[in-house]
Amino acid sequence: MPELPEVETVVRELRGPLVGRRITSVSCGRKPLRVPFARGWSKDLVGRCVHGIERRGKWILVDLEGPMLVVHLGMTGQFTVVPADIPRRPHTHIVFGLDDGTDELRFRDVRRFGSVCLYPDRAAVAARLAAQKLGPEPFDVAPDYWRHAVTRANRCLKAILLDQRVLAGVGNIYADESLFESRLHPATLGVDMKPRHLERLRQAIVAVLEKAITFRGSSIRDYIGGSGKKGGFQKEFRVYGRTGEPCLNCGVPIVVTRMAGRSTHFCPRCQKRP
DNA sequence: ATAGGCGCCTGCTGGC
DNA sequence: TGCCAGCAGGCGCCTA
Repeated sequence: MPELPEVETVVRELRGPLVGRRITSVSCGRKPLRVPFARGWSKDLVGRCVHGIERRGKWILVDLEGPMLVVHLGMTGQFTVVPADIPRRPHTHIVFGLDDGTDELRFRDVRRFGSVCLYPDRAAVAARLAAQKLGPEPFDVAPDYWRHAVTRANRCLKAILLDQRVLAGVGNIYADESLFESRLHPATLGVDMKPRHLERLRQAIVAVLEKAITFRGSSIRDYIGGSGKKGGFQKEFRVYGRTGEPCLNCGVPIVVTRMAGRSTHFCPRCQKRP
């Protein structure tokens, strides 16, 4: 679910209510997340103060003045600060009590594809992200890197955009939306990309992600921001989930196919192969 | 190097 | 009305 714009929204909305506050308690549910809780980890968290919260790709990094909490929302993760007297909904797996006990930081995840891990310091987090070869943020991609990363790949653009080693943060929705925006067919091979196509695609990705952030991300079913409110970009989709509906540019019905293992939506008239 | 399939989970929808 | 296959914003592992 949550891709870069959704994770960015969560981070921005958690910053106000979270930074400067102290963790006073941690309680975990019985069912494990994708990564099981480390034994005794709550002992290392209690008493820590939240110094900052940032995003890297689809990862949330909570700086606890040294140690860092690294959170991934998977498909259905929710990370919110709420008054402690609001009942905990089912599938709430971790609850962090905050200073005087009036508020709680809650991690909820229906499908449990998400993860919450504690790292001893920033260097350990950097090593973890480097180990999985997490690529650059889409907003500051060096032109040489971009050209090389795309044109060296003998695979389709859809697969390239979903690969977190190429760009960090793009997922299924924004891959489809960016490809439509750049008028490129998702099956176009990276090796076939000309300089003008590369630049068009890069700019489209940035534009789509920035617009989605201003709408606070896309809520299809589970996603909510850090404040608990839904996003609004789902109303702005040009192709994603619009199968059979007319292309907003040319009127031809949007089609869906399977590519790189994911549903892939595009306009068969507007998106030609180079 | 890349594609494709599966598994991890739960909930919802559409078709019969 | 009821049941069940299929599908869903992700990712990592395996095989060919």
